[in-house]
Amino acid sequence: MPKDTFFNLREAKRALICRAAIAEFATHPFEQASINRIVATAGIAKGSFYQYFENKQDLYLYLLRRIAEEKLAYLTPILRNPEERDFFTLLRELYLAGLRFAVEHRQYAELSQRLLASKGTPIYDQAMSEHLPLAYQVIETLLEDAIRKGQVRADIDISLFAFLIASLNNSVVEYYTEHIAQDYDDRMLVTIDQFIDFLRRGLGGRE
Amino acid sequence: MPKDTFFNLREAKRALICRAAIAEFATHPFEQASINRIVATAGIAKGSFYQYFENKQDLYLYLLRRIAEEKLAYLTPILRNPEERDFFTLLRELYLAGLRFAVEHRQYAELSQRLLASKGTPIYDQAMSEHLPLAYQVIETLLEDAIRKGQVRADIDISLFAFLIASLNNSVVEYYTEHIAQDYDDRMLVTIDQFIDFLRRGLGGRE
DNA sequence: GTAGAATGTGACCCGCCGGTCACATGACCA
DNA sequence: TGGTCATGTGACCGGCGGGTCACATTCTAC
Repeated sequence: MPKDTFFNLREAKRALICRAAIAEFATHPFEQASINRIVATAGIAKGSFYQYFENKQDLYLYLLRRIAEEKLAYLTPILRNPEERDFFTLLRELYLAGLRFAVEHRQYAELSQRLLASKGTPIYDQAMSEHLPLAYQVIETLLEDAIRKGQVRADIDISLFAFLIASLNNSVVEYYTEHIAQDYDDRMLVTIDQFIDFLRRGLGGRE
Repeated sequence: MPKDTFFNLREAKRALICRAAIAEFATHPFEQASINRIVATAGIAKGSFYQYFENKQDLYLYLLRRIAEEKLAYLTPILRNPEERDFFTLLRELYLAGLRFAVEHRQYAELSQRLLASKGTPIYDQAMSEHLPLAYQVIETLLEDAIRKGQVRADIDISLFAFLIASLNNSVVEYYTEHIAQDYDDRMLVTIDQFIDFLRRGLGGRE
């Protein structure tokens, strides 16, 4: 957790530092991200940096927590009253919101991708123990409900398909940003619908 | 390309060096892999290393090429006479062979995963320009054939689903090695069949 | 004003990196 | 025996990393 000194800073300066740090972690994996570059970009002295944060990991985990909060705030409205919508409709909205979040906060998405990509490193384990369980649990719960309602066939392996749905979520983002467009575009809906249609065929129950 | 000196070495020494290098690149991304550690593991002098290879990248791309060759040799028998089998049967065999290759050569798989994970770095672009096009082209060709034969519905976006099939291939390996087992196991078939069944429902044509 | 705490600073420390180079060793041939 | 050419070697170079620390500056309270 950052030190008090950091939270005593004026909002503008804090934002400046966060922006510099996010830019660095969006373009370099944790191990290669350089505090020297961050302080240079932010225009502060290196000594100051260590007045604000314990070390590089402290800063990184703090940023992750902020990003997760922001993304959660983006997604929670969708997760309210899930019983009102079909499972796949809800999933479609989740994918769409996830994709919109990714293109609207490209650096967040790049930073997160780099984290996912660093599986096996200490920082990955540390970060994931904090962030991952929630995501899987949400999906598994939704799946269980959907099976109960007959929207999803009952003979699937829930943990496998929770994994698969999460993977496909990442694939959507990757496919869209690499093959279609870098920012908001109507083709988002087309891309998502192809994935959802595919999932519906593969998972759907009696209809 | 490694220098002549390297190929003049006795087979045993060459293997020793390759083993050390693969172990290093399997546990560290390219940028963080250390030549100092490689030469220490292999028990050679650093100067010798630079008698064999131009630099770190030279070694890395050489290893990738060898791994790709080995994997190709593993997969080509399956790709012979593709017209004799159903698209999904063939895909199942490809996934299975890919998964077997991954568990039988765990370090190769880890090394490759680390490469895939380093999207955006110079070495990634370099390596992928050499290795990736073939893989996608094979899948797209198979998909086109399958559509022609009515085994896959015709209204799909081929490039999207080629991408998806390749992603799922990685997901199979990831799911199996992280949730089921680390080595060869009968549950391999169960895992693969769940993925293939899913793909068949999502992609299958009239039957 | 001025004491004293909070904040700001950048030179500095040590370690590791990729890569080089002057030199040692050994194989082969005359 | 001596010459020469391929191979082996590790100290060394410049650069960059994360992190520290003694000191300078600014803010707060009296």
